[in-house]
Amino acid sequence: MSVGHTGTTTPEPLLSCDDDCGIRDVLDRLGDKWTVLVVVELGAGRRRFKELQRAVDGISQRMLTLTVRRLERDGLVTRTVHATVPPQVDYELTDLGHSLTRLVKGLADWSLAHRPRIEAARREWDAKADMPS
Amino acid sequence: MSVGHTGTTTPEPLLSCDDDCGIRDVLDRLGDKWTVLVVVELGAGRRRFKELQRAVDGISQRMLTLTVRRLERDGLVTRTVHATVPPQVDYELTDLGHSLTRLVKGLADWSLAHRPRIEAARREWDAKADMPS
DNA sequence: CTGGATCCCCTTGGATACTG
DNA sequence: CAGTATCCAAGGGGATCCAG
Repeated sequence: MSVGHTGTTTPEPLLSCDDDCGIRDVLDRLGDKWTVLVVVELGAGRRRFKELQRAVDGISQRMLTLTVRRLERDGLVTRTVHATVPPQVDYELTDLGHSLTRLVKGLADWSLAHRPRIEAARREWDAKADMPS
Repeated sequence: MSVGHTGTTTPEPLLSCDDDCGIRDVLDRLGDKWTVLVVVELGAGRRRFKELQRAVDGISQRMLTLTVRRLERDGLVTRTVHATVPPQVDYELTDLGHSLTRLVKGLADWSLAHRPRIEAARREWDAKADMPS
């Protein structure tokens, strides 16, 4: 069972979940190479398989299939098959999926805001690494 | 430049960054198996190497070292070496690192809030997968 | 205690060919 | 077009030994 969530603003307002608190869970879900990118694209609306593949850029059929299947299994996207002459399949985010989108938005914002500082720190580190003495 | 955040529930004005918008960047940074867990633990305050290893549970020296090095390189944590008889090294989040913590908090919250629904969807899917006809 | 160096396995994921 | 199956290379990450 989880400990109490007092919610007070103590000087240590950490996210105190000693073990995991589900972070591993989310990351297992969208920590791979493609999931987030697919979710983002679907966040803009319904997409066909091929549209997704073109949009994500670099993803293979295989990986797109796997990614989208897993999202469907988790109830994050819906899959609609149209029995047309050239087969057509639409993918769309569920409400759950859309909530994920907002989360991902946070990631993107953070990245945009802090990437410069991170890259600066990185350059500094690398420079220091080359300096002999 | 970022588009306006109208907040309306239109199907279009989401996080429209056609390509990447830095999401891949964040994920490359904390999408691996351990980084987030280490960040969370450090979010609770300064930690020694051994303390981190005990806290994270399952991480090897090697991976802890690599993880913490990368975080240091990116300017997310500081590393302080005390030249004591038994060597002691403290790791601590920088301001940048703390901002990351808040982000991760969002991930954890989302997970806690939606995991039940996801697991339900998953069970449903798996059940359906077993059904022959 | 901290952490570098090796060895090695196993997963992820890319390329390709094939089916409906 | 959508999806599956197979093969295969690269790298993540674990176990272990060694050093400061």
